[in-house]
Amino acid sequence: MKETSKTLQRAVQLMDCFTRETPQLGVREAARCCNLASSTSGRLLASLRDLGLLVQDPETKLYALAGKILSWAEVYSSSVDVRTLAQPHIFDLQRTTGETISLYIMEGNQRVCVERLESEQNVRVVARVGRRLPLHAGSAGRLFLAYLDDKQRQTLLEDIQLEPFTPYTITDPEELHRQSAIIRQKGYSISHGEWTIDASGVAAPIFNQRGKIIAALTISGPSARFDDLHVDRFANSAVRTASHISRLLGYTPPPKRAPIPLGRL
Amino acid sequence: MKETSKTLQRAVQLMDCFTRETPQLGVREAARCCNLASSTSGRLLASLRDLGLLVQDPETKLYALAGKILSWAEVYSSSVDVRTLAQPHIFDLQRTTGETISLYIMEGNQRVCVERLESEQNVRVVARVGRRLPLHAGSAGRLFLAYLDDKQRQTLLEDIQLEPFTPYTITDPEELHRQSAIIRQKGYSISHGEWTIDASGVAAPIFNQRGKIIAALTISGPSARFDDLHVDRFANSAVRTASHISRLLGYTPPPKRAPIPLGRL
DNA sequence: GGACACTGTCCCATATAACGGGACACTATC
DNA sequence: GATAGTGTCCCGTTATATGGGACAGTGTCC
Repeated sequence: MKETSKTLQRAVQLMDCFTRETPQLGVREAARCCNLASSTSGRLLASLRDLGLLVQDPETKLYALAGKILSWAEVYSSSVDVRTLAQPHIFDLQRTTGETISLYIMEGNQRVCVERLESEQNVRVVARVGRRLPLHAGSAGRLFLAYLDDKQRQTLLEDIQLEPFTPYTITDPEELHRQSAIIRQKGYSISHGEWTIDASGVAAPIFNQRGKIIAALTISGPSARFDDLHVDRFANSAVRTASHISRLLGYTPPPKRAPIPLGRL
Repeated sequence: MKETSKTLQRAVQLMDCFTRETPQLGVREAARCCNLASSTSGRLLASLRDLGLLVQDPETKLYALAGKILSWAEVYSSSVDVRTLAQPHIFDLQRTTGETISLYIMEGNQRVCVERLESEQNVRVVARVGRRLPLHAGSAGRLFLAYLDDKQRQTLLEDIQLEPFTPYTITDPEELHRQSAIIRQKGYSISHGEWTIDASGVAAPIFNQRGKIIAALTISGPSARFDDLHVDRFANSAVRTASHISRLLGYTPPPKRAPIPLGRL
């Protein structure tokens, strides 16, 4: 990071302080949250309010996110049409599997959750929309990695830091390359506790018209519920749904090899 | 507007350049869009990229909105739970009426569309989520105005500029006060071309547990389809749906006067 | 009731950070 | 090969953001 605009950086930092847990913040509270002088925080918050990104309660003086956010979100969503296209199928998947379903897309050297429907069970995996996650850990991450061509994967693995999030995170580039080949062959990926300990997931690729992977559909939940039998079932469901969405996007599966090689099935 | 941070102002202006029509922009293209020097635009766009708000295609160098937007949108949405609560009913309304359904909430001295489902007919009203609209024009705007208490409405009408958007826009404060009383009595509001010429709409209030108006549910379409008969039908549907949502929010209608006085019906 | 710990806002001298013109290398089109 | 695009970089100038502190207002606790 050479030189990021300090004002913008602080403004975004302030915007990030507004969470589901603390949707309303005062000037000094936000200042503490970002290690800012209260005058700076006050001035920036007022600016963000004037620009329509925040609203200030005239009584309590507290700030909160404003509706304008939605206009950006709308534009973004319309550019990612997988999202709206996948929505009904995500719903179905959640109902039949009972686990958390998420949709990831690649963004730079990371992946972002763009849609999710959480399991209704008490013990479940929570996924936060908009959060950026690594590519080398988790089923969706490794899936994206697998479908990059060898050269891109090589340079990417050199660029990013292969941080070990859990004892199960694969941090050896060679191993990641090997696993990628296996994933491509099977048509889906599995993770057991790579990113979050005690959480497992399977991910299946969604391709666009040009055959490029544009999204990953994942089923995830506590590892206790992801024994071999269930993983097979979930993988089957994920792959079938994902390839269905791919076809909706205009993707035509290659005629030679079966489009859905399920490995052990 | 005393002093809004220039950097922030320009950054937001740049973010606003990304629309559904032009979801990808280059440095100079964005610069022209905002009357900026290309070096300024380039620097700001790079900053916004580093902060995760934009993504840059490594090939074409073009910028686009990033998934991080969704994380803010999620926080915002979770604070406006009317939205998710109303969603299924909006769907039903759109199906039965065939017109565009929108949900507005008040934000400062304006109203913001937080949800909408457009009519599927060729001639239809389009509503943009996240856009801020005035309170003195349009059915939803005048509805909010009506349910403010007299004092608040008075100060608000003094603060805002009563711009005449069309020949049908009401710009006389006295008349707006009078109309407010009528709207409260009827329980819904009507607009014929006040905000957009040739567009009509009816709006019904959604109340929270404390009986405060928190949202406006509107049915809108081309005036040609909004004759007296249809307006009555639409108003009936809107009021019924809105009061249903109000009840879901914990609102208990006052026992004295009928909760849904439909006037002419 | 008075002291205290908060709050948001305002002011202003200082220094930093944003600015924009222009140079540069690159690409596609004609 | 010429032209009109593009994104990036540099750098001197200036405008802009900064943060400490003062201030008034509010609610709480002793």
